[in-house]
Amino acid sequence: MTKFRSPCPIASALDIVGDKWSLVIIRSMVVGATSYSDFLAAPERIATNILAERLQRLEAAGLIAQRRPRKGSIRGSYALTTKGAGLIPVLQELARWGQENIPGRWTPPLRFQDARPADHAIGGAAGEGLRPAEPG
Amino acid sequence: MTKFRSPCPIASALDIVGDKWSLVIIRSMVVGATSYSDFLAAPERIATNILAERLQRLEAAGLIAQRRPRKGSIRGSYALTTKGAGLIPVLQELARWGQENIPGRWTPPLRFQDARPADHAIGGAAGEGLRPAEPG
DNA sequence: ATTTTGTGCTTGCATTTTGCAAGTACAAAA
DNA sequence: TTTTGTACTTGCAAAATGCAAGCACAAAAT
Repeated sequence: MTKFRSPCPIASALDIVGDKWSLVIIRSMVVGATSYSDFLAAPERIATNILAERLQRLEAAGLIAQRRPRKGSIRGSYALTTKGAGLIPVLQELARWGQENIPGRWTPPLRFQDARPADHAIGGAAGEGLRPAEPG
Repeated sequence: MTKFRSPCPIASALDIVGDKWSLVIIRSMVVGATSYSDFLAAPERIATNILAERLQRLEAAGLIAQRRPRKGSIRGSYALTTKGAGLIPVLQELARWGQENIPGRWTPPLRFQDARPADHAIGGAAGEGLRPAEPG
């Protein structure tokens, strides 16, 4: 289990995903990465040992899940859980801040900007497409 | 200067504030901390060498500024710059996620939940009090 | 059927970051 | 003119990260 520095929700959230790589991995998942090699292909060049360890930790923390492959086939693919997808608004705010305050940053793809937690969590509304914000 | 892992705005934002302590320090400032000893008094118990180094880095990165004391008096106090205050929405999303997903977290004070970047940046609308969101 | 390729890791060791305890500088208060 | 408080610095231990290489195992190629 993670040990928390304090009962502060911010400090505690950072105790779970506040290392150098966790949020970068989750970002990759939001834009479509599902396999080990997908994560390695990201431009930040994470080391293989760290990726493997981080995937384990994120799974243990319940932020991602490995979809077990259909009987007797290849390895599973990774997907965000509801808990993990709940971090999408954090990533979107970080992206906004980065774009506004650091010159030369990429503009994230629309599927990132428009991402909603409910559309990314396993068991979520996959395949429903984007709707306008619900009134009320 | 900070070296960036990639031109991704998320990864780059994390290259600036993605260490274990920077966002915790900024959080303390949002809820009122302005001095070295204020930061040390936070429940997370940051080590003094790390605090000193982090304050320097945050100042060098333009996220905080030391207000020079009135002529010939004590040391200056720290305040968020516009750039630093721009991270407030990131902190608020982290706090929301922490509260929703980690049992037993504190509820942040109202002055944190209602904080707006413009009210915290130096040169911002200090002393104006909270207004409802502007229409349009 | 047996090399070859691709994917998903593990291992060993160097480097960097963080943590802990103690000490220092310097102004204000006693 | 000691004492106190604030703001650090220093030295060393521990943990996290980075790098290069190797390994297992399945699928594809020969």
